[in-house]
Formats: sequence, structure tokens, C-alpha cells
Amino acid sequence: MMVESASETIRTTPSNQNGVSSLSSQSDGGGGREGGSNGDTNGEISPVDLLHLQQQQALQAARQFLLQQASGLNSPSSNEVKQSPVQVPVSMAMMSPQMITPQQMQQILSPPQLQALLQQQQALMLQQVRLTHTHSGWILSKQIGSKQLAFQQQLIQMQQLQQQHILNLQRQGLVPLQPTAAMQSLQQAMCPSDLQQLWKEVSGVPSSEEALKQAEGLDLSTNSSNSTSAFPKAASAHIPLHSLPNGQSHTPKRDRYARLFEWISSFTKADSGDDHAPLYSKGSQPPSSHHEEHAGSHPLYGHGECKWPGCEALCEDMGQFIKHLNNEHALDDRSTAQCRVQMQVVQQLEIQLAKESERLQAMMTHLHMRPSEPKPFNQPLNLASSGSLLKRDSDAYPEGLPHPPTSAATPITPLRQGPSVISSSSLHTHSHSHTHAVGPIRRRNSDKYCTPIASELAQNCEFYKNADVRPPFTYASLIRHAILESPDRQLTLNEIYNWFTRKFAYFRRNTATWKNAVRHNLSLHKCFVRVENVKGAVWTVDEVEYQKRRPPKMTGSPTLVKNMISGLGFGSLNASYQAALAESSLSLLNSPPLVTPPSAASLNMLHVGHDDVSSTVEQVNSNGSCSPTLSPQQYSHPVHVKEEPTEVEEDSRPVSLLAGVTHSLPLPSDERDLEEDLPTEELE
DNA sequence: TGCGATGTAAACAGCC
DNA sequence: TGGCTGTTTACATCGC
Repeated sequence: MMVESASETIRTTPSNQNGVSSLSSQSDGGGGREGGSNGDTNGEISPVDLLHLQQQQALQAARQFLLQQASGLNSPSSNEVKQSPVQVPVSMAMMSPQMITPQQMQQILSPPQLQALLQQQQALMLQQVRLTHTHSGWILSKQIGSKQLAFQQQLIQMQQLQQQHILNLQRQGLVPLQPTAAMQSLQQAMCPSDLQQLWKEVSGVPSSEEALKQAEGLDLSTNSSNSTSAFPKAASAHIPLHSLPNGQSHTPKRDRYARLFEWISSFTKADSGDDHAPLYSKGSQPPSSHHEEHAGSHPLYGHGECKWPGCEALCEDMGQFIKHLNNEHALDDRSTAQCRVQMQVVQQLEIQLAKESERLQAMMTHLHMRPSEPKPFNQPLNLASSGSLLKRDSDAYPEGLPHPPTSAATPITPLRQGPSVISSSSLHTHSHSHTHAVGPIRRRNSDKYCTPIASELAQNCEFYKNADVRPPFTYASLIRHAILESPDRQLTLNEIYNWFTRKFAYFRRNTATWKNAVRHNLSLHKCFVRVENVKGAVWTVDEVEYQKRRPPKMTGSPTLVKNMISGLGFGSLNASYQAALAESSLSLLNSPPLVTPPSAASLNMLHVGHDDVSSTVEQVNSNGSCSPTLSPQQYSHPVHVKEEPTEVEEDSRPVSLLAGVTHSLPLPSDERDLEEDLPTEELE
């Protein structure tokens, strides 16, 4: 909904956001009209100017609301907004007030925003009216009538637009066709007639409706009935006739206030399910009650000011604030009306929040995430897995793309998760975007022990091709995979480059960096063997050397081994892979009496997969003839050009130890499956 | 805390 | 001469 991020906002000068004059000057900037309602004392303010003023105020309120939305729901209080420089979304700030028609405003603002806009307009108007009362003779009563007219016109127009917007949403199925009782009540509560009354009582200025009608020919009652026709009037007729809990005696008018307030309270309780009234932190006492207000803090009091909407009265201490609260915000029409408006704003925000939450849920569901799964935030990171190329989460997903539906993320998660599931902790870590731009962030384990790079790439091939997402594999794994994927199991450096760029959108940028890393890895790791042939120099993979890379420390501790196994998350393996495993000689590992020396193939298997399971897959495939991949021996080219000849000590890993581990771990069947992929060469 | 693995950056040399 | 290729070193970060 937000059109601009906070970083894209511009910061207006304080003089530019503080009220009418600056707005007028803003609006006049293009037209060159000077003076006007610039706050100068020369000249009267015409109704046209006032109407113009209202439009500017609406725009300003919209800007402020958008700003508040951009900065989260805990928006600052109105006075804070006034005191701090206002950050205005660029797109909004660039718009001259005259450029925004009500229809455009409707398009820009969502119904809750429109509602909040209404409230802010009211607050602004309240301040203005107070200003007119304190600055005697500044505005004549006739001008007040004009302003009132403009205000009413705009409120009516805004409300009509909002209702149209709601109806449009209803037609599009975006909001329920049947508004909730709360919404009906709110709509009813904000009908123009109520707003008229609200204006009358809030401003304390007698309504000059007749004069308004004379001047503008506006029949507010007609507008009222039209504008509210979509929502049946019911609320006012259903205000419960209860007395206040404190047994206060009321004049008839006072009684009406009490009933209204009672209705508000009951509405809030019924609708939100909460047991606290909106204006009181704990109790539900009406404003006249003091019992709660000496608790030292008050939600309506902060920074020495009254936080009542539209009120910025300075109160030195809590006592003074309590006095102010009881005097200025006692139970009357104005307070109840403001309460209603505030309630409406909260309600709309809650609705908006619910919608956004639902959208988030749908997005995460679509991305195979589990947003609702409770999980402590300090769980081991499972997305940016070990040895991955992820510098950091934010860097891994620079365009705000979702986490890839990688199965590589899941295996090391202690909680068993299904395939292609990204836990909420992943999201959490994703939200931990670091500010600095360099520095690798790696998570061990996934790449070395759990990441089936072949199946991962097979499953999410299109994802990595199109999304600018860094693959969760090491350069070494990717290089190896690229080489093994080639028909001849050998690639030139340029072909490796091409494979990277072809397979991963991420590697289509920052070429110097990752190419350097590729070269670095090729040179660094003994498993990559440079072979001179007719094509020039090609790179091959010495699988034995590759698998000799440091495996996990799993010596001795069955608990550790079991944890590792349980963390592998076998669900990340696809069905074909599991089937291949089941059919492969690795099934020997599942045989309890594994005491006989494994075959050569089995031995090879035992060295497989500490870096990624793809090697296992490929070797399994080689045995299971699922794909024309080669055994490690076949991978290992006999031509070792590197200066340091690989000391391929014939693998003398004691298989009995593996058997011992197997025996010592009465694993569930699915976890026994996992064990097949475990590196076993250092189980001693 | 130390160590190994990994990523990044950079310098350098050789070759085309 | 510039770019590519390959090697090496240094440093930072992470997980164990």
C-alpha cells in the first residue's frame, strides 16, 4: 500500500509542515499568487480560500497519515508529528494540492486512510477553531460558516469517496460484502449528519446551516441520506440505555452522553473482544472517574502533554493532566465523538492489519513457509547454511525477494520440517539485515552434510535462474557440480563462468567478485585439477580429494551423531532420490548386522556426501543407473597435473566403526535413511 | 579461544 | 597493451 519507503521520503522543513500558511505557500508556489491566506493579517479570508485551505489540510493530513503508516502503527502523536520534521513520501510531496482531486485522493488512500484523514481533518479544524476563539476578531462568524461549510463539504465528499471505495472493494471481493456490525455502526457514526453535529459540538460554534444552505444551496440532509444509504442506520437507535457505572446523575443531555459512551464501550468490547475501553489503560471507567489515573502513567499523557486527539495541552504533572482531562475531556458530545472517531481509526487499522496479515499468510503459504509455526528466534540459522555463499541474508536477497524454496535450508533445523519449507526463524534472520556491505556470513552444515545440491538445483532450477538469489552452496560445490554436470566432466574456466551465469541470476552481476572467487577456489582446493588438453586448460574434479575435505566432527558421541542425523531433515530429499537410496547399496547401512566389509562401491559411498548429497545422488545414480554419472573413481581423472600429487591413501576407514555407530543408534526409519548420507569417514 | 572452512579482495605473473 | 587465467596471500566471518 505504501508507495514510498521511508528512505525515499523527503524531509520538509519545519516551517513547511506546521500549518496553514506553509501549505498555502506550497500550493501557491507554482501559480505565483502571493499573499493569500498566508497568515498575514492583511485581508480577509474568502470562502474560496477557506475551501482551498481545507483541501490543503486534507492533503497535509493524508501526507501525515502516509508518513505515520510508513513508520509503523506506533505513529507519533499529533503533536510529535508537528514538532518533528515531517517526512513526506516523495510521490505525495511532489504533488501540488491542486493536483489532487478527491477521486485521486480516493485512489491514493485506502478506506482506513480516508477514515484517518477524516479524523485528522477534524483535529486540524479543532485547532483552527480554537485559534479563532483565542485570536479575537481574526475570523468573522460568517467566515466560520464558510469554513464550516467547506469542512462539511469535504467531509461529506471524503466519506462518499470512502464508501464508494468500500463498495468497490466489496465488488472486487476484497472486503466482505456484509459489513460487520461494527463497520455499520462506524459508518453510521460518521454519517454527515453526525459530523454536522460533531462539528457543532466540537467547535462550540452554532451551526449556521441555514446560512450555508443559502450560500451554497447545499442540502446536507439530502447528502446525508444519500451518502449513508449503503449502511443502515441502527447504531443510534440501539444505544443502550444504561446508566453509568459510577451512578452519576445526569441531566438529560448528560444522560445522552453517558449512553453514547456506554454504547461506545460496549461496542468496543463486543467488537474487539478486549476488555478494556479504548481510552483507559485498564479499567472501563468513564472519564469522570479518577481511580485509575493516578497510577503514575496514563496512555493519554506523555512528554508533559495531553495526548488526547487534537489536544496538545501542556500539563506539568499527572495531577495537572488529570485536572485537564476531567475539565477538557469530560463526558460530553465532543469527547464521545472524538472517541468514536478514534475508535473508528483503530478499527480501520485493525481491519487493515488483518488484511495485511492475511496477505502475508498467503504469501508465505505460497512460498512454502510456515509463518505460524512457533519457534524461538535463537534457533540455529537454517537458511544461510554452512559454507553457503550467503554473505548475509539481506545481501542474499537484495531485491527483497523471498527466500528461495530451497530444501537446503531445512535439513539442519532441529525441528523436522518438510521439504521446501522455510521456517519462521528464517524469516527472522532475514529481517536482520546488516548495515555494512561486506563480510561473509556462512552457516556450516547444510552444504557439507545436508544440501543435496543436485536435487536442490533440480527442484529450484527456475527459481535460481530467474531470482537474484544467492544459492546456498559453496563455490566449491557449485564448481564441482558444474564440472560433473558437463558431458566430459571437465570444463574450462570460461565454461564454468558460463554455467554460473546460466544457472543463477545472482551470478549475472558482480562478475569480477565471484569470478575471482571461482578462480580462487579452483586454485585453492586440491580437488579441482587442472588438465591440459586440446581445448587448452580444463578443470576436473578429484572426487577423492573433494570428499577428503574436512568432515564434521562426529567422533564418539552418539548424541551428536543423532542430533546431526535428526538435523538433516531428510524431507528435503526428493522422492526419486529417496527411492534411489533405497535401492542403492547404501541400504547396507540400514542392515543391522553391518559387519561385513562393504564392497568397493559401498566404500565409495561411505566417503560421499559430506559436502552435499548430490555426490551421493550421482553415485547412487551411477549404481542405480538412473543417470549416466560416474563413480568417484571415474570422477577422479587419472591425470593429476597439480604439483602436489594427491595422496590417495587407499581408504582404510574402519568400517566396523560405522557399523558400530549404526548399531548404537536405534534410529527411526526416516532417520536411518538419513544416516546413509552421513559422512562416515571420520566416525572413528 | 583456537582452528578450519569459506568468502572476498588484491597483488602478481604468465599467456594470448 | 589489455584482458584472461591462474596462483597466492591477507583478512574477515562463521561454526565447532
